[in-house]
Amino acid sequence: MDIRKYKSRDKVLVAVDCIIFGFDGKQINVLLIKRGFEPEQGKWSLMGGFVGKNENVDDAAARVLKQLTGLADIYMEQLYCFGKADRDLAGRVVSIAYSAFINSADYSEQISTDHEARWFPLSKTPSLIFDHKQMLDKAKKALREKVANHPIGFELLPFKFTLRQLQNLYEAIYETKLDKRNFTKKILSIKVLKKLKEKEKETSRKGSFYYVFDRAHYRKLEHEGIKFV
Amino acid sequence: MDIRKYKSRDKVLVAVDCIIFGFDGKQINVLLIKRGFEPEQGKWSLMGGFVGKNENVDDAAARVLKQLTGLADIYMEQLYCFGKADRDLAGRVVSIAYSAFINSADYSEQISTDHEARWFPLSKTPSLIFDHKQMLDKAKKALREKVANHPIGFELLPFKFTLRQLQNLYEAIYETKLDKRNFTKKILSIKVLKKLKEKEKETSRKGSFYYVFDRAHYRKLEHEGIKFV
DNA sequence: CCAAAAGTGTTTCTATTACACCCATGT
DNA sequence: ACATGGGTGTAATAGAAACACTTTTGG
Repeated sequence: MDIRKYKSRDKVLVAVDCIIFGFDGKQINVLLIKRGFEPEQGKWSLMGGFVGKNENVDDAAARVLKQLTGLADIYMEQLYCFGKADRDLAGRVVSIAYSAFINSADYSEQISTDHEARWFPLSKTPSLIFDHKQMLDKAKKALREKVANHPIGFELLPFKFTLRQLQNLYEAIYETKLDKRNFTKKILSIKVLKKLKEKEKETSRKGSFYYVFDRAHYRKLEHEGIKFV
Repeated sequence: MDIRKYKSRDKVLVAVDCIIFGFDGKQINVLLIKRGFEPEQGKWSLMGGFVGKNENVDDAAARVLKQLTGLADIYMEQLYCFGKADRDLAGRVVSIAYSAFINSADYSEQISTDHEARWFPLSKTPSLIFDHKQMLDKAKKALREKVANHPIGFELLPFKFTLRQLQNLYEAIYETKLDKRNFTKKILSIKVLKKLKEKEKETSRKGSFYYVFDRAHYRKLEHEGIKFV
């Protein structure tokens, strides 16, 4: 029984599409780009491109992101493979979607000046080509599920951040309000935040202390299954 | 800026590989097949095959499973896309892995007589071709994460089952012992099991009541985020 | 009557929720 | 002096964990 044969099998185009989430201190944004070629030229789309014959799919995602936005050394995670036969109007393309989390403040000038990419608040995304809306929806759902048990919240924040900023982030992700005291208590009880002596003085007279995520200490606790929310 | 062009892009083979988990009342098993063609002919492998030019990737997975095992109408879920350039010895193949959960008792004769597929206990899997071990490991991890919040445990059990069988299943998945009283209390508190009048009499003199999973009622509660373990 | 598995409650502890006031500071 | 956001504690409740004996019945 020879179900698989390599010769004479159909080859198809394989693409990657990147969903980049950013947080600006207030809301979650997603990075979109004006598509520069047909079909659907001029419409908004995720950052996408084709995988080369001898290129790892993961590497293709990083390369495409770099080419289209200038972003490099971003940790991206595979989200899902979108494989409907008719998903791309121009022919058979299987697309592997990747998502990443960055803090938009650190990167936004670099992106919008050099490239045709733009941040959109999640609540105000334009209509997207092909099945990109579906990809985005899936990524949003995965973000919610992931952020509860993994420290990716910290990817979305600047290196140092206040507890208020962290709380704003969780509130944005879950579209809910949290109690400040309970939130502080819980997040500090995990013991993966280090309080700095320095204060942030922009948003209040009193100023609020900066914290940093203690990656090293987190690694030690990781296997115990930490719940962040 | 024309990063993507459809013509002149590299096309590659796209495959699917299926990880089928089964539970026999005692342990978790995985279905493997003796590979029938080169390279690596005669070695153990997951059920795999190529995606056709006009075939949805999901459909390809179902077709391949049917062809290699006879199993049809099994709910499979996409696990991950394995995209390393050198993962297949015979050439560039991007593989999308799928996994499914069935109760091995219901299917085992059908499978092993008609086809070259065999059940292996998770603890005694032979060495596998290519990156199939990695696929299996990822599937095991996903099973653990998924089973806590989704009612897939019931896919692995026969239609009617005893609380002991259900507990055995969770114990097998998490490789741990659970307290019978606490387990019973918790699982019944979810209110998705219906107790039958009938008793299972094989494993004890006293006999233990059968239960069935109440799918309809589960659908109603689904959105509230049930925790099964 | 005995071996083997089924069935069943209570207590302790831990985690989550609800809730309100004082503090520090720049203007 | 006051407006603004920062920082903090306690009590009530719910959920998880620890723990052991009685019941049934085929042989």
